[in-house]
Amino acid sequence: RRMFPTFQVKIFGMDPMADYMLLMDFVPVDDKRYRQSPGLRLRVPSPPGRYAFHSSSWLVAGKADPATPGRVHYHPDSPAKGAQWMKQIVSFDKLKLTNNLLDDNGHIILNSMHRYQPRFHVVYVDPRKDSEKYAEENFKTFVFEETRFTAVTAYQNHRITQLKIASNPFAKGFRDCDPED
Amino acid sequence: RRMFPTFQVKIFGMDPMADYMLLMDFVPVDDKRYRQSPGLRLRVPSPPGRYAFHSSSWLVAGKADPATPGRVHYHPDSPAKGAQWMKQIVSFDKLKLTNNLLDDNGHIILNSMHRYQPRFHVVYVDPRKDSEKYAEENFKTFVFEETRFTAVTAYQNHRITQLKIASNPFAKGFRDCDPED
DNA sequence: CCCTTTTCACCTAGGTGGTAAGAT
DNA sequence: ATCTTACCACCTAGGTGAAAAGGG
Repeated sequence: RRMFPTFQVKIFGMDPMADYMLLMDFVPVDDKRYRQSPGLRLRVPSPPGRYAFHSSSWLVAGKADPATPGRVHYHPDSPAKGAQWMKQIVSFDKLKLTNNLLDDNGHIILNSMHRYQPRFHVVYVDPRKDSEKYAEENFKTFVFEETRFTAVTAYQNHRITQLKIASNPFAKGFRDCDPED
Repeated sequence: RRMFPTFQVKIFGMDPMADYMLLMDFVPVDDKRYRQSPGLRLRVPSPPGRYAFHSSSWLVAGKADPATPGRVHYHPDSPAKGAQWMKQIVSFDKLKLTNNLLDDNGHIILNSMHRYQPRFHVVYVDPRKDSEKYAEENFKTFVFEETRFTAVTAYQNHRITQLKIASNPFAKGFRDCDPED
């Protein structure tokens, strides 16, 4: 599924006439696997056997599962001129996440119940013939720690669910109050 | 609205490594305005005052209206390498037509009840600094006379309506028979 | 018990011709 | 009488969380 909220950046300082590729990838924050904290779960009235999913914190459940294929997502407008990228906010809203190791849609593969750090990369398309030699200097990575998250197959916290219902237009069918709240 | 059926071309003979822009425009076939032929109209049972729109031929109704702004539609993948364009059929399915002279969506403006000839243009993106000098030779136009049509605001021929209902996926709601027919 | 998968109603977004009302 | 406009139900295409079913 799509990552939501969407990763968005405002870019400054590019050469307006040069070509750039913009891409994202995801690296593990640690080598741990997480699980719900049953003791802190906020139970809601529900039929027996129904899953409550209202825990409010994470517990370490052991060592991380084997790493997933380290895929990369190119912004679909790549390559484009610096002027184009800087003109407005760049939005990675087409980026999709999956836990399916056999995925062949080119989606980013993550382990559920693991923590990830999104990374944003800018690659300058070097017009020189021997551009491979300059790969290192033509490449810049940006990390925003506030974008870290735990991958899940089902929401573990009711406030996250409510936040997404309130802010994602496609979830409008589940709203029962003003999205401004 | 979109032009349907869509103008599609298969391209051969480009330089696979060179950049090209692909575009379309529309030129009047003649300087005439057309109208329905009441004598040949195939009336269907309908309440009095309801419009029948089943004429089977066109009559000249006089001289053409003033020409519309001669807009151009660039294929949204432009510019792209020759290899990319030749890889598969190029489809102009995003091209939209309007009769609104004040249109500011960049759509192609046509006069209703006038005949038009779609044209397809290929522009080689010349990497030389003085490329303007070679504009003439870097430009090639293709005309397929079988794609001529009369612009309308409402269909004038029931067989056209049926053909579109049968072949356009978005008109599936009006189908009452097999689209294969 | 805890997590994952599948299916579903309900949305967004936008492309159809039908139809009634409007314009000339 | 002829053509145009505005609106509509009905599609395509695909993104939501809920809920039920499945798995270890």
